Amino acid sequence: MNVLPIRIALVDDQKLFRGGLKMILSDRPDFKVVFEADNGKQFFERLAFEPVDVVILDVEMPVMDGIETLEMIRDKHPDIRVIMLTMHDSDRLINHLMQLGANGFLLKDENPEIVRTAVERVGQEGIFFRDYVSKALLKGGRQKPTKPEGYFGPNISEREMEVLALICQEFTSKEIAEKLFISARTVEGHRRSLQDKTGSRNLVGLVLYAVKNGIV
Amino acid sequence: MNVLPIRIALVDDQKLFRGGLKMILSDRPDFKVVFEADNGKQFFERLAFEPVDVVILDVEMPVMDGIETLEMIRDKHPDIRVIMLTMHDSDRLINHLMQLGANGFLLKDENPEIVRTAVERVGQEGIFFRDYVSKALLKGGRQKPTKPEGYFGPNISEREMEVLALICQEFTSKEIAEKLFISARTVEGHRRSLQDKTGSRNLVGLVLYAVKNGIV
DNA sequence: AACAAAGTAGGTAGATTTACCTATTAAAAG
DNA sequence: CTTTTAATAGGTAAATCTACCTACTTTGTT
Repeated sequence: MNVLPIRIALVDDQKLFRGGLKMILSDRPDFKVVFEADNGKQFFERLAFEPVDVVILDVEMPVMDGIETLEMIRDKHPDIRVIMLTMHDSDRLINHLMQLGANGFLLKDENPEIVRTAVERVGQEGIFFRDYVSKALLKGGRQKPTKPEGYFGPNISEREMEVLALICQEFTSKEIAEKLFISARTVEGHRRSLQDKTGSRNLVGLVLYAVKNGIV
Repeated sequence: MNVLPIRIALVDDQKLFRGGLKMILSDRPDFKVVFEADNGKQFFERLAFEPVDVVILDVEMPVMDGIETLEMIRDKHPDIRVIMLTMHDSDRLINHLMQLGANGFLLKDENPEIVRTAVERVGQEGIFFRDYVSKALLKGGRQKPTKPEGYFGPNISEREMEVLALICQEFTSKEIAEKLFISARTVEGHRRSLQDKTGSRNLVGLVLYAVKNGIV
C-alpha cells in the first residue's frame, strides 16, 4: 500500500542548521521537504506555489519571527501543522506557543530520532509532546509570583505581581513585555498602577516596596 | 555718643515676607534698611548705588538664588556681612552655606527678637550662630552614610555611599545634585561607577545591592 | 617627581521611564 | 443586566537614565 509522503517546509534563518535538519529528515522515504525559507515572509511567498502538511518553524528569526508566523498560519491556513523550534526551554514560551496553536515543540539540541518522531506524529496525529512540554503546560506556563503570607498592603493583581517580580530582576519594560508576550505599553500600565498603589515616585520606590514586603 | 546705623539690604522674592522683616527691623533705631531686592541680580544692581553692611539673603529665589548670590558677594564684596534665610533646616545646607562664607543663618520661622539679635551680632561681631547651626557644623554638615560593618564588596568611596543612599530614597540625579551642591553630571558619574562596581544594569540593581549589603 | 585615585563636570546620543491621555475586551461583582 | 476591575494597548511629550567620551583639580602614595 502506497502512502503519500508528508510534505514539509523548513523555516529557519540559520542555513547550516536548516541543512542538518533536511539531512535528518531525508532518511525517511515518507518525508519530503518541499521547500525552505529564511523567515516567515519568505515562507508565505513559497507556500503560494507549494502546499505543505507540516512546517518546522524557528522561533527566533529576523524580518518575521516564528511567533508572528505561527499566528498568521493559524489565521490563514488552520490545516497546516506547525512544529516550533527554539533554543530556549522556557515554560512561558512553551505555554504561549501552545496557546497560539502550535502542534509541536522541539529544542534545537534534540537528537535526530526525536525530530523524525515529532514530524511523524504531528503529520499523523496532529500533535507531538515531549515530557517537558506537558510539564510546562501543567504548570500553567509559568511559576506565577504570589503575594507572600501575611501581606496587608494595597491589593496587587497577579499580573502586577509578575511584572513587579521581573522589574526586581533588573529587566526593562521592553524586556518584560517580551517575556510575558504583551506590549511594552501594557507593562508600563501595570507599572504605573503599581506605583500608584504603593505610592512610589519611580522604579526605586517600587523595588524598595517589594523588598520590604518580602516579594523579592 | 552717636553710632552709625547698620545699613541693611533685604533680598527675598516673597514681598510680603520682606515687608514683615522690614517691620521687625524698623523697631530698632540703629538699623536702617537701605534697599530691598527680589533676587540676587536686582541686589547687585542696587548695591552699586547704595552700600550696605549686612544683607539678609533668602536661599530660595528665582533668577539668581541665594547660594549663587552669596558666592558672588564673597568674591566681589568680601566685607559685606551676609545672613542666610531659609525654610529648611538641613545640616547639609547649613554646612554648605557656612563653607561659602555666610556670616549667619536663620530659619524663616524664627521669632522677631532672634532676627534683630542676628543682625546686631553680625553687624558688630561679624557672625551669628544659633545652636542648631553649631550642631550642624560639628556633625560636619551631614551624617555621612558609611559602609556597614563586615562589608566585603567592592570598595565604594564615601561620596559614592552618599549618592547611593540618596538614590535609595527615591531621589533623581538632579535632586541629589541639589542636595550635595554638585552638578547632576557628577552625580551621574558616581552612579556610573557604582553600577560598574556592583555590576548592575540599572538603578534597580543598585538598590537591590544596597539592600543586600545593609546600606539601606 | 611621577602616579593613582577620587571628585568634579562637560558633550553627545540614544534608551528608558514618567506623566498625562484615550479606548477596548473579558471577567467578576453588584 | 449594569457596573467595576483587570488586562490589554495606543498617542504624545517631557524627564530621566545610560553609555560612551574627555578633562581638570586635589589628595595621597610610591
